Amino acid sequence: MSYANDMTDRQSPPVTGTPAASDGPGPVDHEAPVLAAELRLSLMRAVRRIRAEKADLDLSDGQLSVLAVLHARGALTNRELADFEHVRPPSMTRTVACLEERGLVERAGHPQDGRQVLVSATEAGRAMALDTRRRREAWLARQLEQLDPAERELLARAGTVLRRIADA
Amino acid sequence: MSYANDMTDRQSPPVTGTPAASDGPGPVDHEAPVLAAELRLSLMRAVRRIRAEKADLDLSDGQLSVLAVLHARGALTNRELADFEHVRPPSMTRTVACLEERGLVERAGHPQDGRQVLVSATEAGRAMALDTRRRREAWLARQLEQLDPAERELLARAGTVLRRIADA
DNA sequence: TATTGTTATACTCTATAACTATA
DNA sequence: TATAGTTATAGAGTATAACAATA
Repeated sequence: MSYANDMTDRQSPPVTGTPAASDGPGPVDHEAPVLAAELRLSLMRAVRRIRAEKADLDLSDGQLSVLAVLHARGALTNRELADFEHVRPPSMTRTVACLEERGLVERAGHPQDGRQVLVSATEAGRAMALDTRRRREAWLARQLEQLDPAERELLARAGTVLRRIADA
Repeated sequence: MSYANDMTDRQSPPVTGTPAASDGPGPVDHEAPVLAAELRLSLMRAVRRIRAEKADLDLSDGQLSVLAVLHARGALTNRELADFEHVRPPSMTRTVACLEERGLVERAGHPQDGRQVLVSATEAGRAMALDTRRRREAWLARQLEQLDPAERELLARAGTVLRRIADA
């Protein structure tokens, strides 16, 4: 698995660069390049930790991801799923076949286009997708509960900024 | 590849829950469970986007991760590398052998313990690890430059909180 | 005897190429 | 003819089991 290059490095704490508006409770650098280096590592580590929380059902990452996509967006064709997961159609065919065997997804012909196949999550599939998501949210919520309210507010606002960046 | 279950879901914007200290520029919820749900998705999406930036050298995620670890922490034994990457020793043997063939790492006997093998990155290996890291930092820095200073400061502080959470 | 590393072997996931069916 | 899906086959990556060398 190797959960993708974490690029673990720079175990040293944040370094104060240009002393801009340094009024907060710690030395933080707001210059883009230095902040980028620190932030990238913080984000990757946090996500790595969140990802470690998963249901102990033996579903591969790809299978779990497909279930989550179907759970969120409803029925999709094999091609749409493949594009969404950045995987080739034959690979998705196999993944979907595996999920179907386990009763986690269903295949149905497309009403208009006879070539296409609509894949949708079954109730069991949706439950499984929800289970892992809830475990991760629960872990994160436990961590957030240990912060003070100002820190939670800080993270809430940071989240909206991060989403804007990621969706750019 | 499938870059691990993104658990893409809930495309709706943040929902205001308990109206705590809602003085900021947007509706944000500071209650732990709701914040956890929103933040998890924001973090995963941001990291997914950052990960998309990588050197186009054909190195697998696992190989790249090993190079990054060696670059950050110096020489490590096969066992240490395997534990660090959450992979079994035979798998790491194979990964290291592949990197060695390409001149990116070197193997040397352990000075004290004749059983162990010390793996270290070569200059080429370090350069390759740096390259991907710099691409990701550069992409993130470009995004950060488009924010206003207050938002950068926000992210800088959020980063320190996230690191504290992840390392807990 | 326990531990480190390796080799042998098998399984999973993904890819490309070729084939079928439909538009 | 172009496209959606599948099948056949091969290539990475990882796992377990068995073996060699050292502590």
